Amino acid sequence: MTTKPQTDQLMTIGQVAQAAGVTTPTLRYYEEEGILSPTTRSRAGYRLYDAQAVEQLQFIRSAQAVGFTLDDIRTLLSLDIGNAKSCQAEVQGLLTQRLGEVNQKMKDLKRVQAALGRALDQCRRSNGECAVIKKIRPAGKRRR
Amino acid sequence: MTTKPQTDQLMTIGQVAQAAGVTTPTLRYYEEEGILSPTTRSRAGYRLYDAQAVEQLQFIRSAQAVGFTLDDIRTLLSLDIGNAKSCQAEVQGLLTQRLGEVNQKMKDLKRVQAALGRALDQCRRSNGECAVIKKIRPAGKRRR
DNA sequence: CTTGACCTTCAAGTTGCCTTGAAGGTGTAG
DNA sequence: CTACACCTTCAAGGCAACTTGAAGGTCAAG
Repeated sequence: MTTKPQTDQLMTIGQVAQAAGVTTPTLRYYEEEGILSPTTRSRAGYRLYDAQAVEQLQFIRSAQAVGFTLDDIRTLLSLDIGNAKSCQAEVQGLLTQRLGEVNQKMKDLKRVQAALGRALDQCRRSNGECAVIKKIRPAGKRRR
Repeated sequence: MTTKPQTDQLMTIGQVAQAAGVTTPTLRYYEEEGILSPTTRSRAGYRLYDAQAVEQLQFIRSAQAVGFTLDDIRTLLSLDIGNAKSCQAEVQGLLTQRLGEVNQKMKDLKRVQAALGRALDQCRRSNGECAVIKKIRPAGKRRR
């Protein structure tokens, strides 16, 4: 119960924010929303986070970047972090459903990627003056 | 239900909305925002869209689903419209940059996918008892 | 013991992306 | 003709995810 060796060094909110590339108000907001709470508080009331917090933040930002809401993410974290044994059919079902959503997003992303790729390709092909850049739009059909 | 299935090539706002799975106010909002405008108007002022509008809407929704803002999307869509100097380095650069973002999102998405996959795997492995039953609420609100 | 960069809480403001409501015009069926 | 489901504009409302501001406490350095 005394001070542990270096295993978990705690960081202040500013250090975590810096390390994860977010702002301190955002971290406080996440705590308020039950997304990510500090491991503990200093005697003076400063929030103290362990190193894991940075990784979790990276996960959160990744999930946000691909369109999940904080509400979604709160759920995901409760599944992923609790992991070991929070498993019932209900949880499995939810995980499976979320994976389905991820797969749909994968398709959406590939669609956008393909459209951009086509546009860039055409852009390069017509070096010099460009008469027409085709519409950036789903799978190769039609023109305008 | 006076909806006519296919009035020539042109569709009313309600028909397009139905076909693309969005609401009519959303379509009006997109027009206001310069994202997607009707091809023309009827004598009475009704918005009339061609069939392509549905495809464009699908692209827009895909891009939104993976975290692009309407502002991003407006830019993506505007890369086409016969800007003679469109194909110059400026546009190529932008396309390349956007493709980079897409690639980053791909990584983000895979990260989320991996986390969910691990959780599900663990879930299946430990089938049976559940020490801690987490409260899970049904899928939150989508849309972003 | 003061300075300055941290941290605290609470409240209000902002931005993006729609949604909802009011008031009214349009077009076809009965 | 009347219904009625469409369409129109304009204005306000709403929610998510922050951001900004005020007022003040903490702490290592000089």
